[in-house]
Amino acid sequence: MTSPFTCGLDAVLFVMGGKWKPLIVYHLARGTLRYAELRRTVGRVSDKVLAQQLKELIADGIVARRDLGEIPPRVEYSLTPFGQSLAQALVQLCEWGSHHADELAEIVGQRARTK
Amino acid sequence: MTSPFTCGLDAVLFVMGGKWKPLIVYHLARGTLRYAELRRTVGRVSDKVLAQQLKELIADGIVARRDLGEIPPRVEYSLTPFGQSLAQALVQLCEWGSHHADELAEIVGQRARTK
DNA sequence: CGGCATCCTAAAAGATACTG
DNA sequence: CAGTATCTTTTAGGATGCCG
Repeated sequence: MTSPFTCGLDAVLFVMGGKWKPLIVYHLARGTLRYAELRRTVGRVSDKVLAQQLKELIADGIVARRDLGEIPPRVEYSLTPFGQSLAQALVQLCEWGSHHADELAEIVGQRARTK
Repeated sequence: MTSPFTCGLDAVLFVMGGKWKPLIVYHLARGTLRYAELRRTVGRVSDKVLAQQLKELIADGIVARRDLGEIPPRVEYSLTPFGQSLAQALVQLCEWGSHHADELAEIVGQRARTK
């Protein structure tokens, strides 16, 4: 099968497509988190969306799900080695974002105004 | 003003949100392109979407538009220095995507099947 | 606690046709 | 050639409620 991607970039986009996925990976890169912790850490995300995006990340081999099988339920999420390598690649982009946070915040403001 | 971003990552996502934007930046990183060239290079993108995303990238200071003011029209697009720095940050991610293209292609196939 | 099912809305993307 | 205008479709995301 020939590659379905025109460049490495849309390959990445394919697995990172989804509003919260980069954030999920970002936070999991810092350590294992339980479901509720993740939801709190990530921000204002609904259960449906979080659970769904986690599923996809798991199916994509990026996130590992570990069900402790207890009552009350306890499920831990972490990055697979594959996910960790992705997180590595994300670092530079993340730094760019932090470094230019001011310009970007400006842009946010401008868009809000002209909307 | 406090940053509207939880981390550098959603800052990036804010300007790169949009199906074709990463691709546009990616291709422009290789040199100036005319409108029609861009459309051909990027892939199956409609005029509406391409023009709209270009507009946003311009408003965000990432892409520069140069109208040669001729008949027939001739408009060239290129990256601003800001855009070039972004493209730099994208390189690592792009390489990750290329490096794992096989796994990722697998994933695409699996998703298509379970759909 | 950690989800899934249902319903709903808004936004993004696409097709098509047309214009300076 | 380089777009714009208009319409339709698709899809992502969110709210709410229920269940093991």
